[in-house]
Amino acid sequence: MVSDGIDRLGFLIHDVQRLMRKRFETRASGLGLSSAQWRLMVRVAKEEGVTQARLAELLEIEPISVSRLVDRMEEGGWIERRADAADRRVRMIFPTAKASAAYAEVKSLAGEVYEESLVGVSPEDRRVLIRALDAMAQNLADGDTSEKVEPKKGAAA
Amino acid sequence: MVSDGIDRLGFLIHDVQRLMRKRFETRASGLGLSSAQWRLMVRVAKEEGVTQARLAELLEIEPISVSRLVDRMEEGGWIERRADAADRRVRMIFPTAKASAAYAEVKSLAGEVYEESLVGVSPEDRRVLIRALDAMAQNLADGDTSEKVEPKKGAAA
DNA sequence: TATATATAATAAGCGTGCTTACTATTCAAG
DNA sequence: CTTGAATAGTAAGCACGCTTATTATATATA
Repeated sequence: MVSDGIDRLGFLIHDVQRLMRKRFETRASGLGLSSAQWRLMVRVAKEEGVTQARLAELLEIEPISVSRLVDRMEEGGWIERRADAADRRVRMIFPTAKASAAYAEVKSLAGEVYEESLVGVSPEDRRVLIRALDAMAQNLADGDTSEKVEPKKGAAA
Repeated sequence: MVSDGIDRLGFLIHDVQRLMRKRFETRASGLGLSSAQWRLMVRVAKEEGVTQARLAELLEIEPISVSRLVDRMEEGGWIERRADAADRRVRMIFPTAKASAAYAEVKSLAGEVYEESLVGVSPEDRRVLIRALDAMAQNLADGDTSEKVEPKKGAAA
């Protein structure tokens, strides 16, 4: 079972993700943009005026995580919060001019990191890789059947 | 170039890593063992008495990160620090009986998560996946040749 | 011996995720 | 209108990574 290396899958994924993030952030450090902030920026660029709650859904992180991420990005001048006239609970998120200006640059920068990581991997293997990762993401998102499906409310525990 | 999906590579890796870690930690939550702690435990099991500095090398994290991880694992009763008679600077790390007892169980638990994530992926594609991830980890670890970019004031801020 | 450098571990404080708990607001029922 | 549930966002505090700086010890060298 050592030959297929499946037993190292978790470690491998972990390492690749960490190294890729690290390299991206080294490159983007001149801009002061982290990879988490970049992920959020991509969503905001595609859907200007999106609410924080919707961002939490899209990014699959908790609303509080969005809240604090948006705090720092607002401080950094990447996005701005605007009130919604119709619903005073919500904050709509818009990219700033600075964000729009940097978008293409950061995107190509991310592309460079992807290419560098894939040196020596054939086009065919790249397709298999993406397909396999897609399947894994799907499997892991779906098979969330272990527990915690029903959000119980008022009741105890 | 949308067809190959390379432009989603970073997001995919990120998602898979996050979902895999989440699922593992849900399963292992009964034991009170996080995935970071599990990674460290594997190393300690293979090399009892390893120093913290060596663990930092092996895990490719900073010594301070090891220090705090070891703090919590010591509190959790997974490992113990012992002084080295020859060099009073070092702390040698040993697994406790509790760790040794749980090792096989957690390992098979991790294996289950890997298998679940790979449902529908053919044996051949799994081999390609592992090979590609290995190559990526290698590329990202090696080509660490880029210098840090100076923070620009003009475009940013 | 005395000093300088290197190494092992830790401290302080930050970023990004989490859980739990809270406020403000909206909406549904009465 | 009043009450109660749901929703949007935030606060507090923890885990685990980081950078930078400090302490203790070991080792090399003048």
